[in-house]
Amino acid sequence: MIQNRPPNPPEAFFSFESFMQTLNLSKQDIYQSSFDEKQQVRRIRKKKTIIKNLDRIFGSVLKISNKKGFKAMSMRDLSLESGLSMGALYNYFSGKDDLLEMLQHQQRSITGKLLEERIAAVSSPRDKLKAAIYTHLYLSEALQPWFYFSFMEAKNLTGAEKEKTVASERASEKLFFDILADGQAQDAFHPHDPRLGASLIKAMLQDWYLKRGKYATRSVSVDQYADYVYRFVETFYVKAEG
Amino acid sequence: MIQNRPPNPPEAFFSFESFMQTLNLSKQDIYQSSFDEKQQVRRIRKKKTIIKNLDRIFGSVLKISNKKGFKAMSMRDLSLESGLSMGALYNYFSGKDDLLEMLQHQQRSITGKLLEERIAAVSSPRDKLKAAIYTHLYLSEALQPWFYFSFMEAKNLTGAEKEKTVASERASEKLFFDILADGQAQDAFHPHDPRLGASLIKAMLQDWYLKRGKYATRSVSVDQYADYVYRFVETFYVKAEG
DNA sequence: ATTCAATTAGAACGTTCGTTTTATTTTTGT
DNA sequence: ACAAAAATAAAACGAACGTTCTAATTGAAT
Repeated sequence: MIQNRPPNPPEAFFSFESFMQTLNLSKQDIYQSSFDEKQQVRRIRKKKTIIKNLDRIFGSVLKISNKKGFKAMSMRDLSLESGLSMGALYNYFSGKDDLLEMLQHQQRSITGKLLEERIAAVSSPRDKLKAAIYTHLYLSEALQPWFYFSFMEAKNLTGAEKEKTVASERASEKLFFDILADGQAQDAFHPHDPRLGASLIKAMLQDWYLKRGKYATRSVSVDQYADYVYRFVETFYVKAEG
Repeated sequence: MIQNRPPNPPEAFFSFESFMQTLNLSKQDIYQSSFDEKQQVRRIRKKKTIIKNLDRIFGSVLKISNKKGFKAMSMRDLSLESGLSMGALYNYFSGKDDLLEMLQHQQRSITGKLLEERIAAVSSPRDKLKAAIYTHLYLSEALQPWFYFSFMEAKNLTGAEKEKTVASERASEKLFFDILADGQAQDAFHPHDPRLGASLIKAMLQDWYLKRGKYATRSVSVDQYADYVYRFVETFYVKAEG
């Protein structure tokens, strides 16, 4: 009987289906919180109405912007796609710039929270590496339009919001850096430069949401992709057990 | 004396500096050819003037667009940055859409030509893989603003031009696919799926020009990056010699 | 049935945009 | 120095944009 081993990561870590079952809840919470923070506008009082319409608005913005760009999307486009009148739309944001910031903020909140939670749940460098890769891919699969939008429209941000995006990007790269560096410190990983390693891993994860259509055409599932990426990374970094 | 071995790749293949020395010539040729094709407009007769001003225009477009996006760049912005009046500008392209297409066409021509040339110059799968990785990185380093622009503004294209971009993207991925597949057929590479392999390699190469600023901040040279990527890929695919 | 919450269609505003045009001036090659 | 080539500054055009506003209408909860 195997007894004094650290517990294996739970099943949900390495299957997109079970990952999704543990996720669903938190989406609405964040919608609402992001709106509560802006009590300046707040012409809408019912929570249910807020969530329903924010969902319609965000969905429409992502659909239009990810086709032809946020700058090329007019408010008239958005009104048509969302089915809301111009007057109604401006009850939920103060302007086009505000809309952009809300979407970026949304994506940062959800991603940052979930990623750190799930990596903290495992202990060995190897498990952390695997959990980080899988979780990142699952997140970007579940929220692909958000991820794509955030990347492509980041250049339209200004000032404080731009800095937040850069900081968030750095933080998620540091997460991989720390895993690689810890693994080397524990003699579990080969001594390749962890700085460049973290960059390359992120580059491969990024491709999943930037080229989502390509992988869909080829019928590559997120689990297949995750498995391939992890084995690729493992071969280079993780020392053979024994 | 080693005699019956295939020749090693020339020095210029694996040093950015020597790569640049063999490159310089062809840039002006393509500028001019891209303008000759549009004999509809052709209010400018002197080749020297054409090349000089196209260079100014393209440089200015890339500078502005890569900061705030092509859609956000106004023709008045372009006039100011390039130092050319509105009237002068419209002697070199028929409109803003045309300008976008010229830049995309430019990048495709240079890249496609050079990449195929240099890979055909070596023979073994291992050498081809290395040559493809290095050449792609060197090209995207030399033409970073072009590469970045092409990727970020591809969604603004329509119809035939959009298809050309997709086709070019597919062709350059197939190039890596063929190298991996050939390597496996010759029993020189491990039997990992070459389709996904080609995608991941391209993802890592793409990061170099999409995040150019990050690597500059960290003082990572293109040669360091190329070396790291190649060793990463080599570990996973290339069988040990012997 | 009444009240408050929320949405509607559409006009209207000031701005900015891409593009064209003008008459004049500068640059270039010989 | 002369003639052709090219660039100039500035105005003007209609179209599209983000945003605001109005008066009338719908929806939902008590």
